[in-house]
Amino acid sequence: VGASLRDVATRAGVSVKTVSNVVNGYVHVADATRTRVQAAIDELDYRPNLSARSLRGGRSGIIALALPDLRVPYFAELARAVVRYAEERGQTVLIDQTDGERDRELVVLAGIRTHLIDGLLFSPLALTVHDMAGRQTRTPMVLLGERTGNEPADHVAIDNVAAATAATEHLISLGRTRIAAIGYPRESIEGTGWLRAEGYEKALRAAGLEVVQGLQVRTHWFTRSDGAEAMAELLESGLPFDAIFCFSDLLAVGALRVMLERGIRVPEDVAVIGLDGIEEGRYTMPSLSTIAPDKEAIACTAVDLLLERIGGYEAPSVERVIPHQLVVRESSGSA
Amino acid sequence: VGASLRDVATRAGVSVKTVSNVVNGYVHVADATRTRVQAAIDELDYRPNLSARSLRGGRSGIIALALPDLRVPYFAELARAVVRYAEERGQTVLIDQTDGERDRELVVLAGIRTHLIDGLLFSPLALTVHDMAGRQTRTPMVLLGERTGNEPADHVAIDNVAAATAATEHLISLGRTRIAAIGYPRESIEGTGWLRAEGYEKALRAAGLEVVQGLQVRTHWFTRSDGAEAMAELLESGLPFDAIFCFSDLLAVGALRVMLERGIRVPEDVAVIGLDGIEEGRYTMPSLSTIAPDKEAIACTAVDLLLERIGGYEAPSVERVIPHQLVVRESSGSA
DNA sequence: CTGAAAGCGCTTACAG
DNA sequence: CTGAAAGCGCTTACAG
Repeated sequence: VGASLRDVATRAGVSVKTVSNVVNGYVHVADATRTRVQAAIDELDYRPNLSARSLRGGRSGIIALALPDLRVPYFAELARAVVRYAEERGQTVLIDQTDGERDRELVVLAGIRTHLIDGLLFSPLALTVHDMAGRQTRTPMVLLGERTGNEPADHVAIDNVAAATAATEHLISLGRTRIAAIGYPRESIEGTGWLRAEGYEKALRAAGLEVVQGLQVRTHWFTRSDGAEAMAELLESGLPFDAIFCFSDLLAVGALRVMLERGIRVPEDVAVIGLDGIEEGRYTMPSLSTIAPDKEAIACTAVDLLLERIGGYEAPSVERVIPHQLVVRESSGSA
Repeated sequence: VGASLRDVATRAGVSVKTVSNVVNGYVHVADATRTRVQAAIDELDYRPNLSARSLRGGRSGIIALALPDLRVPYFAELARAVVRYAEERGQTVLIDQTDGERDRELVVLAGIRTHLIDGLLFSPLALTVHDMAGRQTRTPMVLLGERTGNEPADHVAIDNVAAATAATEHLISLGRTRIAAIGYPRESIEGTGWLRAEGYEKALRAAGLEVVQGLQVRTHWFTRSDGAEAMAELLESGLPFDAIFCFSDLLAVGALRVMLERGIRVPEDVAVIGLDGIEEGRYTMPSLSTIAPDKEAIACTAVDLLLERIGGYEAPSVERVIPHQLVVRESSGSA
């Protein structure tokens, strides 16, 4: 068992309040007292009991990060950044995985472990705007990576439509005219998939290119195997195409693999671009062009915003748009 | 602010103790009482305050998972499994990243957030056996992925020597005789790198093959770029080789990329195998053979063991060896 | 600049 | 089977 504030107080010959003042770095403590107390703290190897502090003060210093799956590199990289920056701000991050299942996302939304977490960073996949609006809990929440434009909650994300437009425009700038898209949602729910589809179609129209329905391939998730399946499907359709915009880098990894297996040359025959900017894309063969969201900025902005809310910042829902960047690699390089 | 036990008690017309009994599922509560209390709980949307429970009972239901970096797929996949299984066992996981830096690992070892976490799952990289032995805290701890054979702590890991031997034997079984190894530690600290080196050399000797120092390439970490650099270095050495055992899959990803760039055929010219069994290896070109630890088993075994310790299980340090499996893919397939 | 006291919400012996 | 009371370790007004 560790030492308590009282133990330290006794040893230093001061009151509990004074020890608390020292521990919490208050200014109005005489230097001599501070030194004495600090010595007692060191000798007893005192560590504050966070549960007690949380019970009393209502703050735990813990925030939850709820995301679909850590195995998805984009989320792992994002989680990395969140955990890192939160630590810098003195917060600890607890992870929840929902697998993108609506039921589990609803549980997160309803607020598990309230009283223990100060706030929630949430990257939902299946939740609708209607679900969000029904939220009861008052635990501060910031949404990540969603931006359908009308969530009744704070959110931090890239402009998905603009990002998808940029990806498509890049392929167009290469002179490609039959540009396929992999990652259309299978079900008609809201979400980033539709926003990316919107950006894709917008860019095609702006360039006077036809939007061909057969070149829009649906997938269930954004995984490598989804990408591989979608690619096989696209090839089976027999429709000609000279470029592909994959709604995620992982989809692109799967698609690349299938093309290489079948002797399709990338980028000569087909130029490819993804979206996510994951590290893995630097090492595929060929390396993968992508639209890279500034994940560090997403993480920092979200944590900062959440801490403001936890601190009592009152204002209508806030939206912070994070920049993204076109990264041209071999899969769409000049060939 | 939410309802407290007392609020529920008042509403249900019973004592706080009775509500507590219902909440915690004790048996000796009259059915009528239980029903009444449950109704009050539902009406008030009561949720237990975990901080209070933790302060009083000494248990928080939170365990920490400390690992180097979530961006490394192996750790992300492991974290995924830990978070998932911990949830199944009613525990929440909080993540610490050390970047494999000894100073930060020492902080983890010394016990941050004691009083808040019930136990620690720790995958250290730079810590020595000596560091471990000096640990003061009594928070239960289970080590992951380390197994130098003499930690003064519980650990759960594959048999690294055997895994490396299996990888090397596989290459030997292909008829390869000049087998390089990428991933020798740069500094002479303990750790899995040396265990894998040991397994590699053991297999060579057992097969009567020469252990060639020039074919042992050192790296700083186990990343893709480390693998690429090591590969370039190996090629520059001019030494002939017909196979490579990479101490991690990520190293192999980097090495593969460099070989393909230079027109070296895998597996025809050089057979390659990694170690880690990450998902990414299914999609490289060619797909990557590997030794795959059973990550689910590591996660479950570790969480179970930790919970036993938290529950008061007293015994000398325990070691649980988890199975690994040879997965043959294109990079070492029959060509 | 420092102290004495109340109370955050829960669980746990102790009674009955 | 249920109740009244103490106390986990901390912070926060309130005094002085």
